[in-house]
Amino acid sequence: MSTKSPGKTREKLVSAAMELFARNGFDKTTVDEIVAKAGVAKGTFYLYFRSKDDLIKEIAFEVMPIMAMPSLGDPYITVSYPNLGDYLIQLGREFLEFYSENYRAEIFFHMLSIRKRMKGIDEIYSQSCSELLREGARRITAYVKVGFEDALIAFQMFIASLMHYLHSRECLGFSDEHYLQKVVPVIINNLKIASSL
Amino acid sequence: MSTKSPGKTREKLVSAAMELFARNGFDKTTVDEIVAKAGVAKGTFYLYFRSKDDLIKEIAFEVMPIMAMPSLGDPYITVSYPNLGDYLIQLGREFLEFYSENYRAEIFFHMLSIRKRMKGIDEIYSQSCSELLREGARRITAYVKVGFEDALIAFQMFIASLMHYLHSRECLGFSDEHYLQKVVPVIINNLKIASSL
Amino acid sequence: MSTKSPGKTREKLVSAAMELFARNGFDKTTVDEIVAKAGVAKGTFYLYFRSKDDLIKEIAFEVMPIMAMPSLGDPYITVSYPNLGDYLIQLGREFLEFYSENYRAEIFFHMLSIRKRMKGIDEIYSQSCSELLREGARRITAYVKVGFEDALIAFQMFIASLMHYLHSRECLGFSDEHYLQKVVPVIINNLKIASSL
Amino acid sequence: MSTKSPGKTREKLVSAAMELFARNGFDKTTVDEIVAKAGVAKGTFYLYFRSKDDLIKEIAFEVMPIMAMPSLGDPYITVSYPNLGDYLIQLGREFLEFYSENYRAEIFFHMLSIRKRMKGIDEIYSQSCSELLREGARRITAYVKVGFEDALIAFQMFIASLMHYLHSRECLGFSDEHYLQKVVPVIINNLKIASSL
DNA sequence: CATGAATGAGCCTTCATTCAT
DNA sequence: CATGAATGAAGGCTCATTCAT
Repeated sequence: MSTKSPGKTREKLVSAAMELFARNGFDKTTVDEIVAKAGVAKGTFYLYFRSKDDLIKEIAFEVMPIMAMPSLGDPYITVSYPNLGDYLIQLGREFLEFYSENYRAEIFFHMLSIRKRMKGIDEIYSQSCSELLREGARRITAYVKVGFEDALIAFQMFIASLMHYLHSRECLGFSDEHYLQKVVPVIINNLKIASSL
Repeated sequence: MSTKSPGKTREKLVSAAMELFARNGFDKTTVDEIVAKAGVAKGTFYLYFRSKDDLIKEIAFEVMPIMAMPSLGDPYITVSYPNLGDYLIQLGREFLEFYSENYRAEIFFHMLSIRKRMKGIDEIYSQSCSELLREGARRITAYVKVGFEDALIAFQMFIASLMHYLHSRECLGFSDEHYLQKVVPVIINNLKIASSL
Repeated sequence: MSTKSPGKTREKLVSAAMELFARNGFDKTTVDEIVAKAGVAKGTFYLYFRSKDDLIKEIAFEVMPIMAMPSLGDPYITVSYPNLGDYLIQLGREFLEFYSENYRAEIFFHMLSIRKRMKGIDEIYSQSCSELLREGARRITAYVKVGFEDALIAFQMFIASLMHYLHSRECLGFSDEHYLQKVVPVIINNLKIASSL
Repeated sequence: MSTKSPGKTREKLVSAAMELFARNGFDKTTVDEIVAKAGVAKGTFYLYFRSKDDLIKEIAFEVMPIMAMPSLGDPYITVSYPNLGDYLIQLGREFLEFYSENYRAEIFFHMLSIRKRMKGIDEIYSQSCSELLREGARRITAYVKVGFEDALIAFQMFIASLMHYLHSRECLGFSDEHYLQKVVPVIINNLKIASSL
C-alpha cells in the first residue's frame, strides 16, 4: 500500500470508503459503491489499491484511539496543562470529538472485530494499543509519583471507560461533559491514593 | 419430532454457528459451512431459522455481558459476599471466564460493530446494556451508601475496564487475577470517597 | 390420478390448490401452502397425489370452457330455448358466471400457457376444445340451416369473443349483459345471411 | 462499450430468453440457461437487466397484439387499402405471421396468465389492450359509418377470434388463409347492417 | 391413513477482480 | 492514468419429495 501519489483520486477513494465502511461495514460495502461515491471508474480503484483488503488496512490505522489524542504526543503538554485532571479532561474531549466525527467509532469497532482474521490489522492494533497505553502511563508519571503499573492501570481504565461510553451513551443518559467530569476524578483520586502509599 | 435426542438439531446448528462466527465473523461465515459443521442438510437450517440474520440475533443475545455475570441476578448475593470488593472480584472472574470460552468475546465485538446496521440487534444490545448497568449500580448501592449516579459510573467503569482488557491483555501483560486485584480497588476506593462526602 | 377416496382430505387439497393456483400461478404455489390451507400435514399430500403436476392435471380439466356451459350438453335445450339468440345469451351468461367464480379464468389462462410443456395437459385441452367447438356448431345447425363449417366459425368466434372479454373487460367498459346483447346479434345476423345463400 | 458490434450482448440475451421463455415458461427458465444460450457469463446478465423480472417486462411489451399489427398505425392505410375487407385481411395476416414467429404466442399467453401477479405487466397489458381496441375501432369508423361502440365490438371480436385461433387451430382444421376469408366477412357484414340502420 | 423433520438439487443474485481499449 | 464491460465463483434461500414413526 503505497502512500505516494498526491493526486486527488486516491484521497477521494479513501474518504468515500471511510464513509461507506462506517455506514455499512467492511463486508457489506462494495467496490462499486466506493468508486461510485468517489466518482471514478471501477478499474481505477485497482490502480491505487491491490485489493479491497489493502484499502481496509490503510483505513484501520486512521481510526485507532492513538490518533484520537493528539495531546498525548505533545512534549510541552505539562506546561499547557499543569494539572493532571485538566489534562485528562482535555484528552477525553479530544477522544469524544474524534470519534463523534466521520463515523470513526463504527469503523474502529468493526476493525476490532475482524483483527484476529486479518493479517496486518492485528499487528497494527497491538502496536498502536501498546503505544497508547504506555505513552498515557508515562504522561501520568510526569504528573504524579506513582509506579508505572499503577499508572498503566489508571490510563487503561480511563481509555476503557471512554471507549465503552461510545456505545453505552444512550444507556447512561449523561452528557459528554458531565460524563468526563465524573470519570476523571475517579482516576485522579486513585492515583493520589497510590502515590501517597 | 424424532424420538432420538429431541431438539438436538437446533443446538447443533447454534453451536456450530457460534464457533464459525467467532473464527470468521458473521459475514464471512456461510450457511453452507454451518450446516456442514452441524452435520445436517442445507434445507434443515431453514427449518429452525428464518434466515441467517435470524440466527445471528439469537446468538447475539447469548454473548451479551449480562449473560457473563450470573451472580448479578442472585438475590442472596450480599450474604455470600458480604464484602463489595469480593463481590466485584467474583463478577470479574465470571466475566473473564465467560468470555474466555467459546469465542464469545469475538462474537460480542463483532455484534457491537454491526448493531447499528441490524434492526433488532441494536435493540437487544441497548436493552441488555441498560439492564446490566442499572442492575450493577443497584447492587453497589446495597453495599455502600452512594447516590445512584455515582454507583452507575463506578459500575460502567468496571465493565468498561474488563471489556477493554479482553482486547488489550497482551498490551498490558498482567495475569487475569492480577488485573482484577488492581482494578477492583480503584472502584472500591472511589465509592468510599463518594459515600463519605 | 385416482378419482376414488370420497374422504374430505382430497377435496380439501384440491380446493385449497385451486384458490392458490389462481392467485399465485402453478409454479409460484408451493405444496407447503397447499397443505397449510387444507389443514393437513405435508406428507399427506403425497398420499393423494403422486406429485404436484399430478394435481395440476386434475384441476386443468375442471376449468375448461366446456365445463362452463352445462346447457351445451342438454339434449332438450331446443325446447327450453326455441330461439337461437336466447340460447346463445344463455350460454354466454353461463360462461361469464362460471369464470367469474373461483378464479377459474386465471387458472385456465395459466393452463393454456403451459399446455405445450406438460404432457397430458395438452391432450386434455385439445380434446376438450374440439368437443366444445363441434358440439356448439352441432347445436347451431339444429337451429338454423347452415353448413357445419359456417356454424363452426360462428361458434368459435362466439367463444373467442367471450374468452377475450374475460381479460379485456376493463378496456371495453361494458357491463357483462350489455356485451352479450351486442355480441350475440353479430353471430345471429351472420348465420341468417349464411343460411339464406 | 466495446468497438466490435455494440449492443450485441443485450440483444443476444433477449433473443435467447424469448426462445427459452416460450419453450419452458418464465418460471421454469433459469438465468443460467439464458446466459448459456446467449454465450455470456452469468454476471453479464445483471449488467443489462436488474433482475429476471426486469427482462420479462421488456419482453412482455414486445409480444403484445398491438405490436403484431404495424398497419394499424399507418396514417395512409385507407389509400393502400380502400376496402375495409382487404384491410382486415391484411391485419389478420400480419397478426398470424407475427405470432407464428419466435414463439411469440406462447410468450403472450404466459404473460396473460401472470399479469395479475406482476406489477407492471398488468399495466403494460391494460394500456396496450385499450390502445389496440380503440385504434382498431377508429380505423373502422374511417371506412364505414357506424357508431364507435359498434366498431369497438366488431374489432374486439376480430382480435378475439384471431387470438383464440392461435390455440384452436388444430381443433378447427382450417388453413390460416381460409380462416381469415371466413372471419372477416362476418365482421364486415355486421358493420354493414349496423351502418344501414 | 397421517405426520413433519430432513433432504439436497437448484435458483436468483452479488461482487471482487481482470483486461482490452 | 483511466475506463467499464465481462467474468465466474460463491452465497442465501426455496421447495418438491422422502421416510421413519
